[in-house]
Amino acid sequence: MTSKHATVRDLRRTNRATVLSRLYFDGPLSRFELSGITGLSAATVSNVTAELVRERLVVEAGQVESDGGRPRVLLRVDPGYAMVAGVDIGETGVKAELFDLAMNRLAAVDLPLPSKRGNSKQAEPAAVVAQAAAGLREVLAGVDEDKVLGVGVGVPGTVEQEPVRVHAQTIGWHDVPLADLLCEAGVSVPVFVENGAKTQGQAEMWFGAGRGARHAVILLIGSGVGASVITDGTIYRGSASSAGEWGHTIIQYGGRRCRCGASGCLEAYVGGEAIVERYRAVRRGKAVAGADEQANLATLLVAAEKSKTAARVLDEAADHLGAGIANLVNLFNPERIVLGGWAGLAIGARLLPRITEAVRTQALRRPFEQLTIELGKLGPDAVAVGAATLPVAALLDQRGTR
Amino acid sequence: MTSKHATVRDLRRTNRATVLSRLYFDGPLSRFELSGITGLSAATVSNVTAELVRERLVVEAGQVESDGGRPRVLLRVDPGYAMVAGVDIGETGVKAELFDLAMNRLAAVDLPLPSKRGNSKQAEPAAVVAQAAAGLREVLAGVDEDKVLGVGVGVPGTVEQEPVRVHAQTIGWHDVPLADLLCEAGVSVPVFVENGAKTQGQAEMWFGAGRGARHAVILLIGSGVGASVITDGTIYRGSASSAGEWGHTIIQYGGRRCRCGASGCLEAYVGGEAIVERYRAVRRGKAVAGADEQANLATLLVAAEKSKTAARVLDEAADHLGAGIANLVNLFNPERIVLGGWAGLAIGARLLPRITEAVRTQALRRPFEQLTIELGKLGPDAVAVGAATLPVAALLDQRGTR
DNA sequence: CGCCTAAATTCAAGATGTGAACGAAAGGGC
DNA sequence: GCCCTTTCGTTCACATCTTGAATTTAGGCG
Repeated sequence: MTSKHATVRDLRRTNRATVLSRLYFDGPLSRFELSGITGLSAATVSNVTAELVRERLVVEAGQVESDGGRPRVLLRVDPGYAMVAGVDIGETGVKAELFDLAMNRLAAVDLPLPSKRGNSKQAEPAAVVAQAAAGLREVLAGVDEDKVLGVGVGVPGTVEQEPVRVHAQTIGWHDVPLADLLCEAGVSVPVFVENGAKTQGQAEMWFGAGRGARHAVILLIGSGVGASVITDGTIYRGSASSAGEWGHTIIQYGGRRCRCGASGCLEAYVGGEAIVERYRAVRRGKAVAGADEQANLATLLVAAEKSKTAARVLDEAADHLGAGIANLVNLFNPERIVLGGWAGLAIGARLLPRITEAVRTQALRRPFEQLTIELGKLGPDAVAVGAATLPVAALLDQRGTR
Repeated sequence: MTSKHATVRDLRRTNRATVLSRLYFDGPLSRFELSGITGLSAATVSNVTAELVRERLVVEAGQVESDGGRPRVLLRVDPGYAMVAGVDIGETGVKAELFDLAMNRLAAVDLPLPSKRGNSKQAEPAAVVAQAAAGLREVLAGVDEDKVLGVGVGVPGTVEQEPVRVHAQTIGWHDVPLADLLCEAGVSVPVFVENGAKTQGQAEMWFGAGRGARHAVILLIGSGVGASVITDGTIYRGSASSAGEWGHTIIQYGGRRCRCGASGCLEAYVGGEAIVERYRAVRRGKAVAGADEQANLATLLVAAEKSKTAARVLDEAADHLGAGIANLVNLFNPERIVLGGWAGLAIGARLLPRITEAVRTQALRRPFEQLTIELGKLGPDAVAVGAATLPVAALLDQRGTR
């Protein structure tokens, strides 16, 4: 309803949440600094922090002398207060990781998915759920469940919330109640599910190349292509959480067929799978036979040093990517664009200047000037890290609402 | 800074603002109904409305008997409390209108701009400012200025706020301090400036085809192409207010040259000017000589009844428009898309089914199913109406902050 | 005229943020 | 060693706000 505040108690919740968030993101801070940053009076900060300390969520962390006067006592969120798990469901495998509140990795496990290449559907929900539950059991082995805030899951498809329903047109998932399925498979901590591009985006925003930006777009270029749009600090979801499907925007009307059914989608030009495919087609089968796309793309990148054909394929991909990014620039006017995903990172490492130049020529001048384009800092684990931030996010803005 | 509430006084402001907004948008309401809608207690509603009535912003508006008990007294914002002006700066003319608070049109005037077709720049800022000021003088003649809340101006370019700077790549405006210029030209009421597509969008959201939607995109297809993206009820501006430049997104990589300098922009395929141009090219000069684009497009639409060539040009435009809309659907996942602008309304009246079908085949299935596509309800005056809503919007959320 | 119902207002209670006063913890000068 | 200064943190009286309950108001109906 009028979700905003009405009662004087909501005020307290809001203030608790902002203090807690500030402490979480801006590291150890003294009460004095908190007062300046949050705009709250010193009295209120004292009040709120006392509560948080009493609940053991926040702990003292040393002192800082302040020329002459009483030293400031630093406060920070206790990393050991709780743990969170993150699961990255990819098209070929499942990754499960365990973190403390400060996102230090405590455990990790990688499980393959049965590849039924013969079968049209790549991964049955049941098989995926089984592997995810197995992975979680492994990283949570010997851990007190009361200490686990929850588990976040990043999936390659759009996720509707309340109730959680996963749709992934490209791998044949429709209306999959993933959270419920995981519960039934024995996962007994709270489950949060979100699109993988969005979890990766949150990870880069919180800890990676997106830090400090209020408007940004984090790109996920793997086999497929996705994006996470951050508007004024929060992930944009649209009316049914499926916003940000950048990979299936059309940049070449009537162009190459895409696995989504339409023609000329960006994904058909710049997705890792598409690029490798393209190289294969251009060379008429004379190359890259292996099944591992990541290895194939690496081979292609090396080949481009000498082969003009290979270089041309990559340049073409970079130019099309530039067009796709230019569209984002014109539509969203972000201050930063971050290139992530295994294919994005691989291509970007070598071709970022060309990509940037392609954006410059195809975007409007003004918004381009207000933009920086960077590579992701968290590598391919970002999806799992971001998934694990979901329970943390819930903690940060619910603290007090419970 | 932490713009959100901190003190218990801000709470009052917020509640005043929500009550006032509710009264403004949802017409006459009783205190009892207000209590239900806003979630506030009856006591608070009584309190807040008493204040608003005392300030003459809200007045009683009749009664409604409620089976048996004390009848409810209806309250509404007093349309006569103040007036607002709206100016629509187009590429060929300036429109100025005066409204009361309920957006009843009290006066209107249309002034042409000196067309320097020979000159490369279409409209010097100075000439535009002079005409706008003249128009305002005319509609404000004999009006008590204290009663005028302010004037909103819709311009065909992006508008950076604080300080106001207008950039319009297509008509050669760079860094134009329009608000200041209007002040210097003798406009003595508060001036608000915003992109025309955005003001049109706000008008359709408040009073037209967008009512009730929280996520929507309002398209403005005139000579050029623009859009206003509404995310969760508010216009999306991006980091420097230039978000929503949909017309210059690329849908045909390497395609037709656009006046913005890039190739394959949507505007080069579906803008009113582009369509007429296209028809002229296809017929090799055999047609449409007049200078008035609107008349030319009308002619084309009639010709399409019989001429296959004309029909083909229009169908092609509709299909490309479908691709452009599909991109919006995939990126923003809106619940509604509204087609506006003189060209959009003209084409849509005849081709909406074809456009919708084109969207269906090119967008992802799920977000398409959650979408409706409609024509704008306010006609070509929407830009001016929306401009006039800017001071009203300021009133609605500042009431109490002042 | 009195009774009944429902809306609107009043009132006391509970919760919160704030500024000012107060207390605490250092360093520096003598 | 003592006192002063500086700066951070806490306490407390106060003003403001929302709320639920009690009370008042305004009509309909018998």
